Amino acid sequence: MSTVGKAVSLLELFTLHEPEIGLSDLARRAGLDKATARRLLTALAAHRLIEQEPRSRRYRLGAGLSRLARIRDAHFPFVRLAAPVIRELSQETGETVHLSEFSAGALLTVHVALSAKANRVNVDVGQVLPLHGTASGIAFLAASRLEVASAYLEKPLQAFTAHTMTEPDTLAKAIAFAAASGYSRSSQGYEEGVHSIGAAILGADGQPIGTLSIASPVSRIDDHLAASQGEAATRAARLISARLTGEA
Amino acid sequence: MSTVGKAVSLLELFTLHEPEIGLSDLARRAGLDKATARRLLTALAAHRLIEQEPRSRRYRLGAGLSRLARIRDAHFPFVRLAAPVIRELSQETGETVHLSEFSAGALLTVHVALSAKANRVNVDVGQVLPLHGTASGIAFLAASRLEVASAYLEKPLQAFTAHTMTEPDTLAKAIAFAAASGYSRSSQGYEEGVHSIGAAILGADGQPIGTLSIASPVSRIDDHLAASQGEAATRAARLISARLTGEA
DNA sequence: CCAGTCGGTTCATTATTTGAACCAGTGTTT
DNA sequence: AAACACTGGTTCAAATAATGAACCGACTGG
Repeated sequence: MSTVGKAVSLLELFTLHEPEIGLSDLARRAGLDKATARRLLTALAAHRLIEQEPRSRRYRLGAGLSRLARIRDAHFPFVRLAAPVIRELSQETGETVHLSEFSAGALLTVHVALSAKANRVNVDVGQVLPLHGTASGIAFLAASRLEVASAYLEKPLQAFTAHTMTEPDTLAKAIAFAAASGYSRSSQGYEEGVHSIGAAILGADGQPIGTLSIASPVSRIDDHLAASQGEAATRAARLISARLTGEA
Repeated sequence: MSTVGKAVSLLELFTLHEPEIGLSDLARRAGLDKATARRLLTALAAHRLIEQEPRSRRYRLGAGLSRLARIRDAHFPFVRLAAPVIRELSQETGETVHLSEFSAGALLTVHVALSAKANRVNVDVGQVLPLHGTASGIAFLAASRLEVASAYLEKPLQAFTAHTMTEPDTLAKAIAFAAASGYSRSSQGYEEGVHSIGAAILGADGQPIGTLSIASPVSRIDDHLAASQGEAATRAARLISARLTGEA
């Protein structure tokens, strides 16, 4: 891996649950030598992408990231515009709703509104979702240009659970359903016990840039509820698309 | 410079005003070879810190930055908690107010609320402010431990304008004033024609973590107004500090 | 007081980065 | 339509920067 890749993989070790990590730990988890990790960390710190807590000497993500994210967000206000809609959809359905952005061939979860219920699906910001196997991914493929979707179907499809659609034909049918109805459905395709309804969010050029998804415990879902969630998801996704393109 | 440093400096070329840049341009401005720049960009893109617009092939900041910034923000909600206070302070005073975070020996501007007036001071998010020469910096030094402040006074002080305080004694007096009154004052110390009032924001351990600053055209300021701005700045900074430590 | 951590440093070895020269494509200008 | 000046992207020998085992000193808990 490139040196830059290693440095970024250090950044990616920090999570919501573990926002500060010590040097030895970082090196171990990244599979790097301590000396290497430290050199990378100081390089990142020089640009404020990493900070070191002076007392504990542990490392954490730096203010430079906030700065860069703000520049990006000003130009591409995906999360900012979508967040209130996501929150409302979560309240309306009582389920966890998450927002994903297409990036480098997969969907990156960038925002989550958790259900208030005790039995809920938990999704972490930062999770990378495959295009097959999740309702979000299927909705994305259904909204993509045909050549993109069929190119994706060519490649072998990894199974995540016993329910993952790995047959191109099965997946093509799910995509066709999503294209026709506006929303996609996936039951336990990525994680056992999780049912989700997805809908694509379109950019100004009509191409999909991300998705939203309502994730529920399978036990709570029947066909009728799925259809009503699908309608709500479609409405929310359209609203976000419209706001992105300045139409609302 | 380290490879990582070069890669990050590519990220730093993107600004609010220029959120998308082509390869040749990036290479030129970063002082890198085109081949090198491209290799770094693809490494960054693999981790979603950079995205490439498929149509124009231009590069822009990637979704991974939003993700990392959100992790940082959840742990260290400086901007999130301070932003509403900053906005209100700007409305109350009618002037531009900016929020800076201490990082790597300087203050990094992370949030700005611009004045509504035509004749106003413009500050960009991302600007790096020295600790001497700006009201923010002086307020920060005044709130720091004595050894930190005096260590800073040892080093030579760069002049930015004819008004920059470069004499350790002069600066020490300004720091003493700030320590006594709760706010600092700097007239044209960093940029001609700009007057500013600064106040430090303290973390849970009582150490300063950042500052806020009211920036006005000098023409608009007299001693009486400066004092009233100072009081408002102090109040706002205290409120943010309290919210950060969970006291409000 | 020993063993096992930690963060941090050194420097000979090694592997990665570098950049001039090269495509191919596009839009301008002559 | 030809010459031109850009663009993004690629190649590979040469040069440079990254690497990691071994080492500190400091701290912690048994």
